[in-house]
Amino acid sequence: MESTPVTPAEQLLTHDTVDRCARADPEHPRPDGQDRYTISEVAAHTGLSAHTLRWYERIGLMPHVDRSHTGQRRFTNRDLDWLSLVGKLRLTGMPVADMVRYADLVRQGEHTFEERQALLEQTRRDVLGRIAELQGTLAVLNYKIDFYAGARRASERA
Amino acid sequence: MESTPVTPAEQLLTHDTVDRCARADPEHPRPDGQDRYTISEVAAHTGLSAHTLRWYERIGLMPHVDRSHTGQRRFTNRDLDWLSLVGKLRLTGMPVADMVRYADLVRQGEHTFEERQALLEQTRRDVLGRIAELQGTLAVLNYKIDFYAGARRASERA
DNA sequence: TATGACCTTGGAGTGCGCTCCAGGCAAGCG
DNA sequence: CGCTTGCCTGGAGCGCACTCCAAGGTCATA
Repeated sequence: MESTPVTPAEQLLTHDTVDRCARADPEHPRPDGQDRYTISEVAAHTGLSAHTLRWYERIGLMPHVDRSHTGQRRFTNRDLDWLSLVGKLRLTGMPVADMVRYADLVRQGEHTFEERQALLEQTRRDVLGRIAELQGTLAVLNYKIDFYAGARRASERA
Repeated sequence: MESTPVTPAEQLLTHDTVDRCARADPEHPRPDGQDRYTISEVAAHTGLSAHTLRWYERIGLMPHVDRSHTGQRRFTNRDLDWLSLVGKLRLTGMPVADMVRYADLVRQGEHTFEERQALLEQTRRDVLGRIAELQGTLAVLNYKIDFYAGARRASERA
């Protein structure tokens, strides 16, 4: 991960500081400047369907995406960074409505830092709770798997 | 019906060995023998709605529940045990269809131990993967929360 | 015995997160 | 030029896991 001093790549992310963290593992297909991806390229890169990418834009989960002269979407490296963050938030189980809220806050600028932080802190609490839940289920799964394994070994010996 | 040695409480669970693990933390409202709960008692105890309990039965996720002479459901401690297991499996994120499959295997008897074990082992793999995913998201959340906290401290100093 | 809370059923409705469709435009190729 | 491929849009449809409704029967208390 990164500390406060920023790498040259990160400094290009002028849209909002919020985008930076996605640069933890950038690995963009093309260098900044030649970064104009079609929707199917982005779909392949992110694993999301083109449908889903269009839908994300419709519901306000993507900042409005550049268009070619004929109106086709052209995604940038920054869009990829944003989608990477969205992917992480999606993995947390955060509802799409909350991600949209977060996107709104980002659009509104730096005076929303506090609310953004609160939103992410709530999400972190949710994640920690979910991990604890899952670890509780592991205890049961382990117990029952052991039971079945033991019962099957016993019946083979019989 | 059972093979391996069990505690007295566990010996009452004649329906299937699979119910045992739920007895890890029994704490039933009433002792066995006086265990005839109405649907709303079970709803209060489990946190599931009465609607959901009826629906579970309809789709085959509950063994058929006892009825009073007038046709009202009367749940037993064993039903509570089963619901406790179902609750754990639900927390794992296992799809309801898979839980129904597991319930079918339980109904079919001991010759399905192998498949039950395989189902639970797959579930355990899923859970471990999910925990890893969530821990990955924690790294991002921590990074961004720290960023916002730092930015706000900096602006307060300014 | 009357009132009101609780229970029954089959089936319809809801909210979420996509997923797909129809109809049409635009670019590349033989 | 025609064909294929890829993209566009608004809106409909889907799968999941509930959630609720209507219409009626039952139970406990006064």
